[in-house]
Amino acid sequence: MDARSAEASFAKTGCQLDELLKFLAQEWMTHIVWTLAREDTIRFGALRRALPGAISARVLSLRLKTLEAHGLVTRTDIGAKPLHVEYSLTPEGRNLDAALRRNEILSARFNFPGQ
Amino acid sequence: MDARSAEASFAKTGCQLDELLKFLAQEWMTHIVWTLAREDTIRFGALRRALPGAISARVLSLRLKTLEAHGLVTRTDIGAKPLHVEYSLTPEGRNLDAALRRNEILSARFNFPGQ
DNA sequence: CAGGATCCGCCTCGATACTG
DNA sequence: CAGTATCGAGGCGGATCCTG
Repeated sequence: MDARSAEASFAKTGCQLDELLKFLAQEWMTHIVWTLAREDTIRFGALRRALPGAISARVLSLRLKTLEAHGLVTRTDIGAKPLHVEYSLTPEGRNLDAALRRNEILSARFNFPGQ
Repeated sequence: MDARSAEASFAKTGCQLDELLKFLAQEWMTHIVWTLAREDTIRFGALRRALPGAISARVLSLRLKTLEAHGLVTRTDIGAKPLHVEYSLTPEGRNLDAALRRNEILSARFNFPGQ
């Protein structure tokens, strides 16, 4: 691989990392992943209550939808009356969770000060 | 370390990671770090022109200030008439750059789809 | 119960104009 | 040159109301 293609490759992966960062930095995103990782499967309402603080149903729904679109979460419709939907992490989602846990070291490495 | 303190510790570092993510996901932030990493030292205007696309002076100034506040960037005032200020990464800043490069693997690991 | 629709305030960013 | 001040637009998240 010559210098030019290496440069191009770096720029590309750099942008991907940037997208990934913006994706993960969305409000509640990491917490949703972490909470899903603690259960095999969980219902919408239970997930909502399990999250620390108060997330609106609207945002939780949005996040789950994008997580699903990215192949990180599986949505299973169990049945209506009453509605019953289960969410769980895909293997990819579990990889993400594992990576997030590994990267906790990252913040320690920099001694990233919280403000 | 027992289970309870491990749990507490995880919650804490979890939040730190969250803060770090939101910090890095700010518009232009990673690009500024990457660009600074390519130079030993660089002036405000040159840095601005070196960034891909168009960043406003206002935002660049804001980012550099928070980077400095976090100990990742050093600002050196060379002198007035004409104004001359140099920016460079601190050792911590270089660690961050290195970690970002390493973590590019992260996006590959998940095959994170852009959109 | 699991959301969708709507409204609305907040924050952020870009553009513009100005300064030492 | 290296910013700061101000203004306006857009996006995002919360709250509320509504439904199958």
